[in-house]
Order: sequence, then C-alpha cells, then structure tokens
Amino acid sequence: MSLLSNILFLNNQPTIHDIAKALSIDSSTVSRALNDSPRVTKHTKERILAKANELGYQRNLLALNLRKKKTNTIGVVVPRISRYFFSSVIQGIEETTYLSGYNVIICQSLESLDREKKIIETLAANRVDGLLISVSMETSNKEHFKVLDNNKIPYVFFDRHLNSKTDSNVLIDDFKGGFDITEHLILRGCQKIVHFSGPLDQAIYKNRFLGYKSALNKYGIEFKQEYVLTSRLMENEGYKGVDELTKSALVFDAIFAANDLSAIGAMKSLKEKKISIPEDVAIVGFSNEPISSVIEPSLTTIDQSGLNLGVTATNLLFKSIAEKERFKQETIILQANLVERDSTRK
Amino acid sequence: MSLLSNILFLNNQPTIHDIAKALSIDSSTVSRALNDSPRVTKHTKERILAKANELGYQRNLLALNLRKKKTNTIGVVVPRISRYFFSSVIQGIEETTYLSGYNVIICQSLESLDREKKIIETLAANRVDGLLISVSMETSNKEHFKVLDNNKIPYVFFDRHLNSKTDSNVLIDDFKGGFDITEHLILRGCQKIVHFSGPLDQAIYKNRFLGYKSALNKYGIEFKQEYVLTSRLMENEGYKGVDELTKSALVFDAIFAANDLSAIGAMKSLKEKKISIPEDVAIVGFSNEPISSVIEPSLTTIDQSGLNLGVTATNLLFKSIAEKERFKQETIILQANLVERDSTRK
DNA sequence: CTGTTAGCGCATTCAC
DNA sequence: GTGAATGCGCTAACAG
Repeated sequence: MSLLSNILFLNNQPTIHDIAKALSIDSSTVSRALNDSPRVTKHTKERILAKANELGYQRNLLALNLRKKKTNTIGVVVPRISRYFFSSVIQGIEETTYLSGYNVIICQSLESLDREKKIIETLAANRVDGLLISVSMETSNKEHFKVLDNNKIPYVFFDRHLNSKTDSNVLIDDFKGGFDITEHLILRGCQKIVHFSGPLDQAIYKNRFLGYKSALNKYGIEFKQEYVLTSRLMENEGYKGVDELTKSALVFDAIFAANDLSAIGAMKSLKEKKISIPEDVAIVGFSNEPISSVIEPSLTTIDQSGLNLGVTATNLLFKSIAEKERFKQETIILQANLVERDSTRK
Repeated sequence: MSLLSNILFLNNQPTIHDIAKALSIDSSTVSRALNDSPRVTKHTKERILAKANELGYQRNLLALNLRKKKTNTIGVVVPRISRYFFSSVIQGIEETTYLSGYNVIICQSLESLDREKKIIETLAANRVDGLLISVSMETSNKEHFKVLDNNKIPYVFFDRHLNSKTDSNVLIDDFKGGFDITEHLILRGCQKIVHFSGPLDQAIYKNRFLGYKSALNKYGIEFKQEYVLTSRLMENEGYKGVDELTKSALVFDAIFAANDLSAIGAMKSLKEKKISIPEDVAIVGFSNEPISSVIEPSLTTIDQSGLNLGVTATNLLFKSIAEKERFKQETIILQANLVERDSTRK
C-alpha cells in the first residue's frame, strides 16, 4: 500500500481524499478533523493529522475560497512601493491585517491608468474581499471601479482620491497642509513663494494649491500664476523647475513643493548652482520621507504619517466588509503636522 | 424575465450559468465564447458578450485556477519593500512577468523567520506557480521550504541565499564586491579599515567579509578582529558603530559598511561629530541606493543593479516552471561594479 | 457548432 | 461521531 500510495501521490499534491483513502474513511471526516471540529473523535483526529503530516498535505486555498466565497484577502494598489510614503502606509496596512489573519496583495500602478485598470480587474477576478487604493496620476474618474461595484467588493481610497462624497476615503487635510506650509514661509519673511504643483485634476494637488493661495490671500500677498509650475512632480521635474526659474530670471525667495520627490530634485539643482538654501531660498516639501532630514536638515515638511493612515484605512475597509450589504460611505480626514527640521534658522 | 433575473442576480456575482440561463443556452458554450474559442458562431458569441457585459460579469479566477491547477501567479518574498534595492528588484520582476501575463504577489518578511514561514505556507496554499525569495536575516536553513518541495513548487533565491548548490540562485558576486571595495580604499591610502559586517551565517555577509580579508591579505595588511563590528546592519547600528569606535579610541581611516543602511547611519554620526569624511575617513557602502549620492556625494558603493537581478531571477524561475518535472538547479552570479560617486577626491 | 457529463478540492447539509 | 450527497464556478473530454 505504501508503494501504491507513493505512485498515486507522486505527481499530484495530496488532497483530503488521498488522506481519507489511506485511512479508509470519508473525506468529509478528514475535512472536519482538519478544521478541528468538535464532532470528531480525538483518536481519529490524531490519525488524520498524522497522515496529513506524513503526506505533506497542504490545504488548497483556491478550493476553500471558492467554496466559502471569501478569500480573506484584501488588495492594495499604490503608484509605487518604493516611495517611502506608500511603503509606510503598507506597513500600517499589514500590521492591521496581520492581527486579523487577513492576507494582503500589493500592486503598483506605476502612475499608469492602464495598469491600474488591469490590476483592479485581476483583483476583482481573484475575489479579494476588499480594496485599498491610492490612484495613479492619470486617474481622474472611476469608470474602472464599476467591476468592483458589480461584484460588491468594497473599496477605500487613501491619500490620492477622487473627491467624491459617495466614496469611502481616508485622507490627509491637504488644504490645511498647503496653507500651513505657505503661512510658515510667509511668517519667516518670504514674499515671493514659488509653488511646484501636480496635476490639478487630482484632488490632493488641487487642495494643496488652494491652501497655498488661501495663505497668500490671508497675508495680502498677490497671487501670480507665473509662480506656479505644474508637473508630475518627479524628481527630475523638481530639478528642471529650478533651472527654469533661474533662466527666466524670476525673483523668488521660497519654494513650496507639493511632494517630496520634486523637493529633492529642486534641492539638488540649488546645491549644484551653489544657491545657498538656508539663507536665500527656503524649500518646503510635502512628505514624511525621513531621508530628507539627512539630505537637507533645514527642509521643513508636512508629516503625513503613512503608518497611521494605513491603519485607519484598513479598519474602515474592514468595517465595510463586515457590513457587507450596502455599506455606508465615509470620509475620514487626518491632520498632518508641519515639522520644522532645523529650528535654528531665522 | 428582466425582473426575475434582477432578483436572481441581486446579491450574487453573476456566473456563466446565469448568462447561459438568460440566453437559454448551455454554460459550456458561454465558457467557450468567453475564451474566444473558434468553435462558437460569431452571432452567439456576440450575444453572449453583450449579456456578460450587461450583467457585469467578471470571471472567477479561483474557479479557473482550481480547475486548471495553475494560477499564473508567482510569489515574491523580500525582507522589506521600502529598501531601495528590493523595490528595484521587484521592478525588474514585474517588468518580466508583465510581458508574459503572470501576476505577482509581493510579501515582506520584515526580517522575521516566523513571518517568512507563514508567508511561504500561505503562498503554497494559494498554489502559486513559483517563488522568488530573498531570505530574512534570521533564516539560516531551509526547513520551511519543505512545503514547496512537497507541492512541487519551484523557487529561486536572489541576493540573500542559503549557500547551497542544490538550490537555484541568482546572486551578486559578494566576495569580489567586498574585495574590490577594500582594495579601492587601500589604493587610496587607507590602512586601518573598519568593517561593519552582518550576521556571518548569512552567505552574502560572510562573502563580503571574506573579500575584505582577502584584499587586506593581498596588500600585506594584518587583519585585526577588533576592526570588525558585527550587527544586523540597521541604520541605527551603523550610527552606534561609529559611536563605539570613537569611544574605544580605535584609530581608523576608513569604514567599509556591508550595506547601505549602516553606511547611512555611520555617515550621520560622523557628520554630527564633525569628523570630516572626505579628508579623514572614507566610507564605502554596499548598495545601489541612489539617494546616497545626495546624502554624501563622495560615498563610493558597489552597484548591485536590482533591476537586472530581478529580470534574471524571474527568467530562471520561468524556466523552472516550464520544465516542471525535476527542474535542474542552477546558480547565476552577476558581477557588481564599484561606483565612485565623486572622482575629485584624492 | 452546441449540449452533456464529469471533476478540480473543499465544506456543509442531511442522514444514520 | 461518521458517511453520502451536493455544489462553489469553471473547463475539457466526449457526443452528436
């Protein structure tokens, strides 16, 4: 029999039927034993567990999930995992899911709408129980979320959202962040503040921009369009932004960059041009990238606490999953604080 | 009928049977049509597709994969996605899988053996077609890989491996890297080179260490144990390392850190202590972290090209998956080049 | 070209 | 406490 079972099991992964056959019992009993059902004798339970171990049995989650119509898995979609902000959000997500036994599938859209579409379809096809997403820079509507609605898969936007009250969102107060950071610069004596902005059909960049304008307005500083440089906020765009500024001979005494990458790029360019940042030009970024404190200790930023955001978003999603039928949409806005790295500056 | 179908489909995700019933045909025809089989009339194909669209049908990959015994998915396990090196490897992996229609599940062990075990079990239970892994710092044997062997799931180690010829590995030539970097320091006049090393039961750290020793030997410099500081190479450990060195009053003129994090930590500490790095102490890291060039333009590193590593590892895994039965183990060693960031140094 | 049948691996109802 | 039967959603062999 040992030989027979060896032949039978050689090329196939063992199933509950295999272990049932080997023990001359029914597979349903094996199933119960493996799930530690109280309706199975201790004795048979032990025999089954021993056999399962012997055969190297590993339960098939595909079959289980198909049967249960639940995967215990949530999908996470971010533009790029290499961005510190997103990996810290993921950290928060995983901490939360780990405790409740949920699994996480992490996907990167790489700022491409096409990839985002494909990812969402795949996740829906894989029947994830829910979805956490921060949309790509190319995403401005939620057509491709219909698949999720059709399949009743709940989802929560975090950080990068679509500005809709009918969605569930966990957000940073970007308006206040933009306002605070601009005010901070003004109070330090800056009057000609350049703003490196992102795509304005993206709610977060629009709100940061509006915060910027609002602060200027409060202090009676005239808003000038030429002080706003719009890009996709990649590092090289921050770099080129400074180039443009110096070439155009526009006078400026501060830069408020709408994200960390562009701030870093700007910093590099200023350094190369030997424009002394602490004295002549202040840069303020929108980030919780810790590395920035090394690059430029005087860089002031808005700390977004990705960890907290991740935890909050996951819990909101869990709530939606639990409520199942017609879950109520909800928007949570977290406050982010201005962090001045180097308080010795004037 | 429209009402009936609405009631029927309200709470459940539509299946091929639903669309078959609605069209009074068999589900197998629907299946064929959805897979664009040539054995279905154009006419019925169109009817089916229209209906599928109308119902918001989304195929269930759980069922498909269960049936086909293939998931078209590979698992990737790394210590931390936030480490630039790993996220660049992932970049390479995704580029390769994207082209062949494979999906990727990314998991973080967070340097914990326990988590690594659980992750591998989950991936095995989910029947991934293969696995790419860079082990945690706590991993020194492959007991927990038995599940994969039992289920005939091929796997390839990249970067952090277990030094076994019976595995498939895609590696960096760490010995040569350690040698090159040490030689580089010696040729620049350094004689008292401190080495920040990692757990020596990890092949990569051992090999970097052996490369270090070998270079010292070549140039007739005596190896001294007190010049080697072993830790888990986190940033704060690099920081504390320098503290220890200055406290112990050990004379040194260079540091070779076995990874980027500890190099960054060391750099910070030196900066704070106002020890002029370019003149008195040289630091050399083992990394392709691009940010380091901003932190300290004079930091020389070994460039590991994570992208290339990811591509190579994925292709090797694909080969193993294709060969299926008794795939041959293979080790590929990639060369990494020394990159001197600031060539103006003496 | 389309329908019938069977089964992937599992859990769950209903019997006994 | 255990077995028999059924079905999750899908594809593939076999008919016709």
